[in-house]
Amino acid sequence: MSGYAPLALETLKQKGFRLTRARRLVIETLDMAREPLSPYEIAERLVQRGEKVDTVSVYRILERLEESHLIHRLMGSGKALKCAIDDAAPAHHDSSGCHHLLICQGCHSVEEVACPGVDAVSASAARLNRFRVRAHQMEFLGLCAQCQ
Amino acid sequence: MSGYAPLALETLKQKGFRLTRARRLVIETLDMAREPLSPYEIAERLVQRGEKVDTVSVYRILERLEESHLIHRLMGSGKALKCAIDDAAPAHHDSSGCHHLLICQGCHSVEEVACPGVDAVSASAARLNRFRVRAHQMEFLGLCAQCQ
DNA sequence: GTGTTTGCAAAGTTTTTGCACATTG
DNA sequence: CAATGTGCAAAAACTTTGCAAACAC
Repeated sequence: MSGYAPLALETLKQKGFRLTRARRLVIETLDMAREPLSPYEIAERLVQRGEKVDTVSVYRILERLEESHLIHRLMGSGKALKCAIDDAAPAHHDSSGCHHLLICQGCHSVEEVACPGVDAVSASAARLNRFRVRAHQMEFLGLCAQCQ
Repeated sequence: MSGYAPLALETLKQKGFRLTRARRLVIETLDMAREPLSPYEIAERLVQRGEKVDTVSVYRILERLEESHLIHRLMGSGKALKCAIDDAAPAHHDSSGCHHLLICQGCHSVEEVACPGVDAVSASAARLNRFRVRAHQMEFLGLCAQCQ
């Protein structure tokens, strides 16, 4: 029970999007999940709960959520994960679309991470290559505390 | 004309893989491309050159090339990109599967990057979360020098 | 010749598109 | 009621599998 769902709905409303049954259900599903879910998996979980949202709609809803920065999508799989928007430090959520995730290869859990120093890396890479960085995505694969 | 193709073929041979027409053609295609290519795209380009390699074979060949560290595959799309194995500093190619790419949202070109400082970031993230990092993947999205 | 590699056929999975209908504000 | 969003049908795109034939060594 985080404050994720209400906050997410509020954000959508503020952006001028409508609050629909389908969106509520997808957001709830993401909120309850501890691991990232594909559109298919989300639709499937809803069926198991007795609800039904078309897979196509889930795709479209995830697009909205992503553009509203309410979810992350894993680079490798495209699976969706709720942003930890109610977590302590808002520092990791700059406007540059900065994603830093610790992905456990044991239990497939995913944690968001504060990444001190990334900006320096980004800046130096940019300087060396005259590259204007708009966003960066970073994923660490390994084993979490429990799985080691 | 880099020395990529001959080097790649040599590497395959050393690993005990056979040097076939299909492998030569896929390697050549990757060598000539300036942007990453999907298996489909590789097969298509070959058709346009009057050659033909089945898409299924391209998939299998890319697997070999990847396990031989001769290509990178983009996390987001799975597209393949030749490793810049003949580039100046071999420093960016450590054994931890470290990929640092500058992906231009203008021309879709991709450049490999030396990322001084990433190890520190990785280490600090790991320390904070008691996470054992096995590999990290990092992609910078933005605009290259020409596209700015 | 022998074991690897390829091509083909086919099926499975994931994603996209178009449009009529339903719903939200 | 007007605009947005959903469901359905269908197609398109992508990926995998199994096996017989072809090829490299």
